[in-house]
Amino acid sequence: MSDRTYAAEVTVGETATVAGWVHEVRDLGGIAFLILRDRTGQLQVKFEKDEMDDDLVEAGTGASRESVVRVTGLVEEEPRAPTGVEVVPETVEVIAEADPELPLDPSGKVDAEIDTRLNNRTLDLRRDEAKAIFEIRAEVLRAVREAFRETDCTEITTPKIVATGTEGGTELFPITYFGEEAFMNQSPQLFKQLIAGSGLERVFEIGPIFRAEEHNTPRHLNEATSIDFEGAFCDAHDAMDVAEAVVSAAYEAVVENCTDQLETLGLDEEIAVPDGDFPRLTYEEAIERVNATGQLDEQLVWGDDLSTEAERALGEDVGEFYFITDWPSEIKPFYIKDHDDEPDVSTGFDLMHPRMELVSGGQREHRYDPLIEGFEQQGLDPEQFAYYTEMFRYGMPPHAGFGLGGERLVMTMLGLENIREAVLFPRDRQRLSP
RNA sequence: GCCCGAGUGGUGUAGUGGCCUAUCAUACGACCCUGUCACGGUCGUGACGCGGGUUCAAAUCCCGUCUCGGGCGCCA
Repeated sequence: MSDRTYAAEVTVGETATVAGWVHEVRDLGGIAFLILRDRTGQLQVKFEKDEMDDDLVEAGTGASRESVVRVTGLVEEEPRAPTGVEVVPETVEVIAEADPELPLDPSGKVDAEIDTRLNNRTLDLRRDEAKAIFEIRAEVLRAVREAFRETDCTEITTPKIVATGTEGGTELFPITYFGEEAFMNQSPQLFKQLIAGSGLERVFEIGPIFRAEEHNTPRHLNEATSIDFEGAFCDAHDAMDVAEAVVSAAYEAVVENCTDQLETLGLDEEIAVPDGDFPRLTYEEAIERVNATGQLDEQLVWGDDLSTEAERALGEDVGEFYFITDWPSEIKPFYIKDHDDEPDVSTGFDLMHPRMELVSGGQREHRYDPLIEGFEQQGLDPEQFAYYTEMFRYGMPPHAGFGLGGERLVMTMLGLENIREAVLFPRDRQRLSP
């Protein structure tokens, strides 16, 4: 198939072979048009019935929508054609016929619900809008990788089959590992810390995380893509600098390199690159600001977690990306370091998009004794985490990092209503296939 | 985990007890049409998630079940 030319790249005056899907056949009687679609766009093939072999006409106009066809013919300039050119076919070959009744309409004339779309993802992704999301997602991941490398990070991958969890709260998916109990990893947290303390010092990972929470919302997945950073000799503010740089880089790259996709999604005017300098509110300032909006029935007091309602009120009030820093120690996990002079206040931070939480991070507890105490306070047995805690006995530097939700980044960037739109084959409470 | 809502042709919908042998769009089938670009026109095929109940009468009300969507909690 090396002789194939993309629809958008045919040259007037030359004979070309194009291959793709039958987007539509418009039969006007004496003349018919087949609109062929491939990854680059659409191309019109013309059938003038009086001047062509009946078999050729039948092959072209008789093909059902979404059938795969290969067409060879002369490319002619034609102002009346949608793209200004059209193909006069010499041969038309139906490579793979499609059933006439499609489970969803790839031309986009009739909407389909998210469930129908996900059940028929291949067809769904023949639509430009759906395709654009994943082209943008790929660009986001590329830009994020580049941004991390620019801050001297090494890309790593850590195990997804693990013996213990990371944190108390989140549920784990249990699996059997050669007769032993094991789990799907909910976060690379402990592993990336171990590597921050290794000779690599500054690392990042983009990989799957698994969470067995039975939540049912448009912003949660049971398998998500986590973008993680961990750096030795970093404090919380250094980690926030990296988070800012990475998120900004993703926006810049998409605006720069995905103009067609943004236009397809109707976002070319709407998307704005953040200025890379996000406000950093302390937790205390944040709850005061929420209370000042007057949108909550009950005033928040120090120690409360931010409810979804509070997050929204604050997001609306701030109106841009912002950090919440210095969270109460007791609502942050054990591996987050407290301030030396204020043990009730942690170095934990969240990066918020006005719509939702995007990042969670902090400086880590690198001292052995307080770390062990932290495990015990959270009701965890340090013995079970010996593979982790032991390494803190051999020169663990101060370090900090964060985890960024990859799908949430794409979702908020593109204003998607449902996080499932940002995953090819999402795993949620009810969906295990495809 | 707690709570709410919805399931009608292939797809998306209208329909809150009789007017439903169920609306509309699109798709599908047939025919007509030589410049469509959401092509147009005529005709046609095709559906009330499943099981039980209430009622003279159920797509519509009730119970159960399955499936899906969403809110909260928790989080990325």
